[in-house]
Amino acid sequence: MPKQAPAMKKRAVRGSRTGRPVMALLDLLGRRWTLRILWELREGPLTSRALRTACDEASPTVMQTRLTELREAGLIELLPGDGYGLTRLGQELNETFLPLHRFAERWSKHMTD
Amino acid sequence: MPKQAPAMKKRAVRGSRTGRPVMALLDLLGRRWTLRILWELREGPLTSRALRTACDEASPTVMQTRLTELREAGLIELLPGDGYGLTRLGQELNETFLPLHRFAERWSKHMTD
DNA sequence: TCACTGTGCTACAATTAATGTAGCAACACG
DNA sequence: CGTGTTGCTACATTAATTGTAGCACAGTGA
Repeated sequence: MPKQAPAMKKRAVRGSRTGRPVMALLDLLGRRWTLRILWELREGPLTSRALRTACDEASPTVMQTRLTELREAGLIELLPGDGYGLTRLGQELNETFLPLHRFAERWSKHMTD
Repeated sequence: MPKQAPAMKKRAVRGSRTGRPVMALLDLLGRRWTLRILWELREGPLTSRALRTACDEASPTVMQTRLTELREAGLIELLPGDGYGLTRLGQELNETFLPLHRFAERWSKHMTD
């Protein structure tokens, strides 16, 4: 089953067959730990291990996979001294999710009622 | 390895062990097709089959799983005549993602350069 | 120099999640 | 009655994720 993602070299982005960037983005963000990683980096760079700890000790295998994907997507970068940090583009994306925290509180409240 | 999600009955939300709602939300949204489903419902209700078609013919198994999860999370609901639609809460969440489309365009452009 | 520590990263078997195909019961039409 | 569509499920195959262990490299201090 061939899948393709014209804008990216390898690791075809699932759902990108339509060519619509949103789909590719939604697919990328829909992979396990991806959203969480971006979220945990919101306040500054973290080393890969600190990131793993922050993400409930996610397995290093997926962690590394996600980090590579996010790097290829230009959303994060490896800063030789400080570990992984958001790129400018990644920061922009993260700002989109900022209201998510507030929403989550409201959502949680709605759930417990 | 027992996992728990105090706010929800079954299908414990991964990453919710901290009790922080954002984590639970990020985990829920980080499951395959979840973001996409919410996205596809942005302009109105869709039947389960129409939704499947909209989501690149995702397998009905996951589709149904996600729909159940999202219903339990109070983000979507089954409207007897019109299929699945966003709840008020789901609409709120979706509005959070509205800037995502614009960002995706910028992101895509950044990738192809 | 030599251990010691932390970094980014990988191997690999075991488990879990997703896919693809088929099909069901229920309901609405003709 | 047949035909079509809905929401939903079974089940075997395939892909993704986990958990554990460990590597090579760079720095730090003794």
